Amino acid sequence: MDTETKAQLKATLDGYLETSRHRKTSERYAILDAVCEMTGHFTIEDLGERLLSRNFPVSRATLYNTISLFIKLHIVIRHRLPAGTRYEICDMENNHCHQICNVCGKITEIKSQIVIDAVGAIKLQRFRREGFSLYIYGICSTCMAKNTRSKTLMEQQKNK
Amino acid sequence: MDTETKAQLKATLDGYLETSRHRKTSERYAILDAVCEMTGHFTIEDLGERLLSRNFPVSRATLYNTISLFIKLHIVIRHRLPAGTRYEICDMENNHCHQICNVCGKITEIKSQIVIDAVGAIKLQRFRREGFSLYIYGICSTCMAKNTRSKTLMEQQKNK
DNA sequence: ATGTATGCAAACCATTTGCAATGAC
DNA sequence: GTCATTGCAAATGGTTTGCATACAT
Repeated sequence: MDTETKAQLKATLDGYLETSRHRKTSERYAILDAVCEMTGHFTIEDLGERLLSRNFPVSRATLYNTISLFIKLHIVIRHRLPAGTRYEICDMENNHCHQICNVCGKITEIKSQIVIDAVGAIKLQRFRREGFSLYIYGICSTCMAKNTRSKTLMEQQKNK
Repeated sequence: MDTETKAQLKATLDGYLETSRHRKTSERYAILDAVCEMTGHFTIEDLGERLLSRNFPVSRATLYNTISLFIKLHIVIRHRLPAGTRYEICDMENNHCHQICNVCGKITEIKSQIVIDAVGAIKLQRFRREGFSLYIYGICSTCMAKNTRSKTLMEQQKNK
């Protein structure tokens, strides 16, 4: 992530903590740093491990509290996927398109201005939008080639 | 649900159980009936209660097993929403658009041909689509009116 | 008769909570 | 000094599992 974006996120956090009179703890800033280092989707565990490797261990309770705060501040977004909960840094528009394989669970991020425009064109009655998530489900080529008797993601997870 | 759709779903289940040589248990058909009676989103608990009220109690283990089977057969779809896991009968196209309030969690189903077309227009490399889910997040008018200091959904859940 | 499906209770795992100790203000 | 925040360990809640029993074939 570029320095400017990082500075913006830090400013968002600073601003919130100041105006809401909450405390500027080292944990909150360390977690923000770690979040900025993550690329793509990550779990709470990933985040904890990253912090540990930077010699700044943080308890799970604090990780959950802080990530919830970041969600409120639109610093990160939460995805509840078939494979479990994943977090991701919010991009500017807050719009996320994903392609998900029902067999192996592989997730590919998609950029589509057509969809962004189409969703923007939907008329919503008395509703202030804050963003959207699109998940396209199907089967990726790798799994299509491998599995003649295709196992579902569900069954795979069961067997692991 | 109309009788014809119901018969189709039953035929899907019959066909699968016969060809895969699995058993046609009364539980599986009772659960299918109950699923057909549900309108909109429902939880596993909703389903269990519905069956109980019809004097056909089914264990949670069987409910989970059977709903997983139904997902595999595309009889139902699973949504993992901020408020928890919800199930829904699969419609023909398997495409689902939802508007979700970040404050109260209220979910409104949306029909949008524009979005269906737009998602259909996305070029995916080597990927066989099976359907999509779209979630538009924001704040509904009721919550906008109520909350000047708007509580997040997260905080509300915490406080209950 | 065979072995799959069910029910029960225990196990599991991610997330949340209660409470004492810490530390930002 | 005050009270929000943290860490820890226990609790929670939804989902899964192991195993003995029931039952569809």
